[in-house]
Amino acid sequence: MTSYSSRTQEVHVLLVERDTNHLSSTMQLLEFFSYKAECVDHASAALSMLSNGKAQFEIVMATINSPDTSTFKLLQEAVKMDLLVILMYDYDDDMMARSALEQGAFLFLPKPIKMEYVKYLWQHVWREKTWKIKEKEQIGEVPVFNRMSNGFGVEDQIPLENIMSDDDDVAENGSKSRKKVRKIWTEWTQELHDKFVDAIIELGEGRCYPKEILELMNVPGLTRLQVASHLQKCRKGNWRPSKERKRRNSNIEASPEIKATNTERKNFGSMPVLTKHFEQHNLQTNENSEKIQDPQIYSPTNNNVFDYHPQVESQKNLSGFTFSQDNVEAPYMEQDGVNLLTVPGAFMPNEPFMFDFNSVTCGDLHAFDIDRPNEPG
DNA sequence: TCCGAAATAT
DNA sequence: GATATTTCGG
Repeated sequence: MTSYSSRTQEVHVLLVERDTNHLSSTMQLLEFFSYKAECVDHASAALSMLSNGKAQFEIVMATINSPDTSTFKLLQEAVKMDLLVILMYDYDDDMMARSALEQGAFLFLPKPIKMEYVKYLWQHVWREKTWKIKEKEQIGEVPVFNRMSNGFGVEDQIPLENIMSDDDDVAENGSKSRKKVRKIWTEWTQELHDKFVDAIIELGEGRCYPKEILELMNVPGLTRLQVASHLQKCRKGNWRPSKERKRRNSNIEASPEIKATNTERKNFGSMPVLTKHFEQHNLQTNENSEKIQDPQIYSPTNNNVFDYHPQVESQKNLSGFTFSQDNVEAPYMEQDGVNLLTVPGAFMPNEPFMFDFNSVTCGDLHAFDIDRPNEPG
């Protein structure tokens, strides 16, 4: 008969359950296996417990209550804190399951919770802990799925090619053998790049350091080295989003100015030059274009002020920022020769591009969540 | 320790 | 040959 206490007594579980029956049975299970467990009856209570930091937890187990959406908020926060999150449900829901897992839940389990699950939970905590230590030992990189959330119910498979297998024999012969942690080829998608842009804009010229950018981006699994590398590329002005990559002409030499500034001094913390990138399709213009009058204004990020026309369908088409040596540094939009999106004080680019509001974010806030004046309706 | 440029790998 | 990773000097 094995005693579990030696393995579980350092594992702290936060249980969120308001069904008293399930609460008590689960608590009994947890205590039987010697976990340190605490319980609250609402996700919001759990959130404040996590945020006040008085108690440390490794595992969060929460029941999804249909009217209570804060369970998912709890999930997000807990995942950020690297906690193991188990969501429990009364009624199965495929979409919800996918969403939960997509957002980083470890398990999505039916109630009542089974002993077999509780029994071995400590192993997952242990694994995470030891891996973290390993990562710190070597300046190693992270075994995490570094994909971005595509939102509710969207299955974006992680391309197998992205997981580069390597000869990672765990030659544990005491010597400092070069045991490699599996590496992941991180693709800088437009979405990831957008976060990067938000971060550097927030930091500003002279303060763009990889470490700080990484923190602001808040992307699990992304490493400082990767950010540094991307920053390097963007400063040189030859990064393009994947759609644009295969095009010839996309590999442009850095301008003399950029080269000069790069060699003169180190330019620590310098901010890459922002410019637009073009969306080839949807650019055909027709002649019977009309001027749009009295543009509405709202401000999605920082100091930028955008003119927005909800009635203009083409505003739902995309671009984003990219970097190049062009002296263009602002988001802007044009339709039929009329500027719709402008940033005061910015250089005006000389070519039109389309813009997707779905891609505009303001921290965690989605552009479409921002109240806009005079929305038709 | 962190940054940035350059070399290297896929 | 483009892009991500690793190395290396400061």
